[in-house]
Amino acid sequence: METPVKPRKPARTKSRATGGSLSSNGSAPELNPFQLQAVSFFVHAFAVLSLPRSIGEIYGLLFSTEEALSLDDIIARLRISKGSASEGLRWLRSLGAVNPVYLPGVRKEHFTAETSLRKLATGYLRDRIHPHLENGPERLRLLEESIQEGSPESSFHKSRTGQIAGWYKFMGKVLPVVKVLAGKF
Amino acid sequence: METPVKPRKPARTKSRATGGSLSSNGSAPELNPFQLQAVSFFVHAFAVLSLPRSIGEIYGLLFSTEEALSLDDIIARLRISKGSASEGLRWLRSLGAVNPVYLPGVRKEHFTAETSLRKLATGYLRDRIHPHLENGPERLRLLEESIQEGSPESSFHKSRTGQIAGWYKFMGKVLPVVKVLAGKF
DNA sequence: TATTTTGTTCAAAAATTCTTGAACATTCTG
DNA sequence: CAGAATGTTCAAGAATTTTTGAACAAAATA
Repeated sequence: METPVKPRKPARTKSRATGGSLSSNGSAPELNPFQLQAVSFFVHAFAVLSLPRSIGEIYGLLFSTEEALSLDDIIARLRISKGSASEGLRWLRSLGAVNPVYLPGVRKEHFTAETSLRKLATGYLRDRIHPHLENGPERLRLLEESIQEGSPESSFHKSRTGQIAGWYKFMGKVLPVVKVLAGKF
Repeated sequence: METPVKPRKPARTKSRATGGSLSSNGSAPELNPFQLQAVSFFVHAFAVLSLPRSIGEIYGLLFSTEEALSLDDIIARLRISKGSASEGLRWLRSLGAVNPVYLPGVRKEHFTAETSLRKLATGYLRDRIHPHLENGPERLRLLEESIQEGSPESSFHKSRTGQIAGWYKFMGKVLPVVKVLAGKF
C-alpha cells in the first residue's frame, strides 16, 4: 500500500568474479550522473503505481540513454538479473513504453524509451484499466441480482447500485478526456 | 504488480470457542447477499489501486449497509482482526471515504461510507497523488543539476528534462479537470 | 479513583510479490 | 547440422507488505 522506495540492497549477485569492488572495470559500465538521477526518478514515479522497482530502473535507464540498449546492456548497467530484465522489458513493451530499434547487422534486440505521453497513457489505460472496466457490466449485474426484491433494504440497495453505475459512467467520460489532453503534451 | 485477488483463507482466527462451524450463531452476524457481493466488488476495485484487501472489505461492507457500523461490528461481520480494522478505518477516514456518525447515547464510534465521487476523488488525489507531485520541482532540479554542461549528451539530457517538465504540466492540467468532472457524478 | 469500555500501536507471523539464476527454447552462424 | 548467441520461463529464495493479537493508552463510568 505504501511506497517509500528503499535503496536497493547493493550487489545481490551470489558471487562476483572480481573481489567486491564496484568501481568501473570494463565489464561493469557506470551510469552517468544524469542516468543515476533518472533511474531514481522513475523508480519513485513507478512506485506511485505500485510497480516493481526493476521496471522503474529499466525505464529510467532507457529514458536517460540516447542510444538503444540491449537486454545485456541493461543487465550490465543496472546489475539486475536476466529474469528481471526480461520480465520488466516484456511488461514495458506490452504497454508500449519501450520501442524496439532496428540496427543493421546486430542480432540482439535493442530498445529506446517511448516518451510520448499520449502513447504511455494509452498503453497504461489499455493494459491496466480497461480490462477492469470491461468487467463492469457483469459485476453490476451480479450486484443487482443479489438484491432481495421486496426486502426492506431493497430500495437502499438499488440506490447503491445506481451509485456504482454512475461511477462507471464517470470513467467512460473522464478517460477519453485524459487521452485527448495527453495528446497535447 | 498484478492484482488477481485470491479468496481470503477462511477463518484465520487461531481458535474458535465453538467447534469449527461457521454458521450463524448469534455472535457471528452473516452478511446478506448484497453485502457479500459489494465486499467482493470493492476488494477487486481497490486491488486495481494495489490497496490491501482489508480496506476493500471494510469499504464494501459500509457501502452496502444502511446503518452506521462500529469497529466491533466490522470485526464481527468481516472476521478480520482488530488491528486490520483499526488501520483500514484510519486509512479510509484520512481519505474521507468514511464518515463518522453521531449516535446519541452511544459511545462507540460509528461509520458510514462516503459515496460522493467528488469527495472520494479529491481525497485520493490529496492523500496519494499530490504529495508526489509536490516533490516534482525538487526532483526536476536534481535532474537538471546532474546534466554535465558542455558534454556531448547535454543537449539530449536537456530535451529529456523538458519532457518531464511537460508531464508535470499535464498533471497540473488534467487533475483539475478530473475533479470538476467527478463533481458532476 | 478503580474499573470498564473503546480504540491504537507495533512486534511477530503469515501471505504475497519480486528477484534470481539456471534450465530450456529459439534463432542465427559457420 | 553442430555450436553459439540470444531470449524466455519458472521454481526457489529474498524482500516486502499485510494481518494478527496482545499490550498499551485514553476516555467514560461507577
